Amino acid sequence: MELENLLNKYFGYKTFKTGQKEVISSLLGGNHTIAMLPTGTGKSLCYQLPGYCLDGQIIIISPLLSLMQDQVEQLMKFGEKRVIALNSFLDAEKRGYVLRNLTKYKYIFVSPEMLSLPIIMKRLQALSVSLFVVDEAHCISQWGFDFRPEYSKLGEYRDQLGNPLTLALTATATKKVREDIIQSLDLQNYTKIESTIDRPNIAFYIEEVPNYYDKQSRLIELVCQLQKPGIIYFSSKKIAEQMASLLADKGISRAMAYHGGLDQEQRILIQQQFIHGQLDVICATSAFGMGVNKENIRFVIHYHMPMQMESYLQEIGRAGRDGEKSIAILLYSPGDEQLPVQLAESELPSEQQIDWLFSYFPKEEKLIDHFLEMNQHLREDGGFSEIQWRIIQDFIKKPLEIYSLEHLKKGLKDFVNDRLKVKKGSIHYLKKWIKSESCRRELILDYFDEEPVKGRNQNCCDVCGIQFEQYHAQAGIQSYPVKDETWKDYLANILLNREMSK
DNA sequence: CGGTAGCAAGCTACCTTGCTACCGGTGCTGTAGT
Repeated sequence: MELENLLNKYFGYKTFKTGQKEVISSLLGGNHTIAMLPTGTGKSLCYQLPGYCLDGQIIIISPLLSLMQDQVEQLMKFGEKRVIALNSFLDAEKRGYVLRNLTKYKYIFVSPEMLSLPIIMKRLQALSVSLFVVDEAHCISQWGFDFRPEYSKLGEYRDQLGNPLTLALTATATKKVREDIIQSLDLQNYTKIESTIDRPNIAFYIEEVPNYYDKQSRLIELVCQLQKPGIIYFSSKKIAEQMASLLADKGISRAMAYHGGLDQEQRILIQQQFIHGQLDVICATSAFGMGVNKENIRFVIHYHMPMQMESYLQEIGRAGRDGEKSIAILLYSPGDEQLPVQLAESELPSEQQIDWLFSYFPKEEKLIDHFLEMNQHLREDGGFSEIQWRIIQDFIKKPLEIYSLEHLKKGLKDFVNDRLKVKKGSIHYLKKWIKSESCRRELILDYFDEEPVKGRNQNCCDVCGIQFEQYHAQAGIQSYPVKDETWKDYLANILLNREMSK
């Protein structure tokens, strides 16, 4: 049957969106495929449709539980009942049932962590997996080295499943990210399908403000002026909260904070309210965004700079999905890069911590494997965070060719230093981009190994020139009345306090 | 790095100033025993 007919039959669409057909054809031709498609172009269809052509199960690796639930619901909506999200939301009874009846399902969603559990893997190995999908595959590169190490083991898991046909999906992939994906998944041959990452309707605007106070007042000013809805990204939960209540209390906008510290219920509620237009502004940390499909976001402001260009691009890419004019604003004040550096450093164990820990290590090789598990108190005593501890545990489990304690210690330190170097490098690159005096868009395209676009659009970036007023809310269109006087009073207060504190 | 909470001293009678220590983002998970 023609692919278009299948599309119509199962999903009710007449035509494919850009890239979808290429990806599906590539897979049906038996090729491992890495697809870089812009957000909002229906990436999920790329594995949903092949389900109707391939025998056997489709396993989809998904980074977030909420994302899995969404996708399960989406498939159900299309009338597909053979769908399951195999995760910790299932209680013991249900999980038992699901595991005993896995063959009844066609689409199985799992987290990388789930795959690492032998019981789960054993059950999955009994299936005949026809397609292994890694959704949001840039997570391999972004998280696999430290934050979520199971992401770097997907190749192993894939091997245990008999190296099935594989699809990696992402919206953002530099050459480096692509290499990490290929290496981690251990793909020998593969087809690459890419489309440009450029989003011509999003203008770039970087503004340098002299200090903290000016940044705060400038942000308030911007939120007042700009056409909403919009997202403001922060690198601190507390500041996001503070700013959200400030904006809401002063009647500037209907704003809420969103971050990983909130419980699941609240997060879902806030996200839904924003999507349905009951909120104008989300003050968020990097926790917000994956799986948020809102068409009409008009601005994304960065109050703090992100840790890497890939994250930045993903975050601003949530604006203007409807193709309408949107703006990405980054507020920079001198020294801002210190916060991400600090975050990067605190994630990894320090040299001192490593030295301290190794002084407790047994000298005998065969004792080392379970040493850390047996001595959990060392984690607390040495002040290791959960992530630091896991990085160490993970490193120690790696087989070394020649064993010696010194060897292991040096290896670990080298690993940590390498990671830190990479992370600092990314932060440095972003700073360079902020400080640069060439076209913002051109530099980003260059970073992603793309040719610069010909024929610059009218509103490109602050360097090329931009008509800022075009992004202002127009009278009458504003979804929520802005009390002009209130914020001016507030601004005056901030400035007054500042004068007094001098 | 740069902000801030918390405390103690300083100055004057209830508030200001100064120091220090600490914090800052992303998420998944079988499992123990009463």
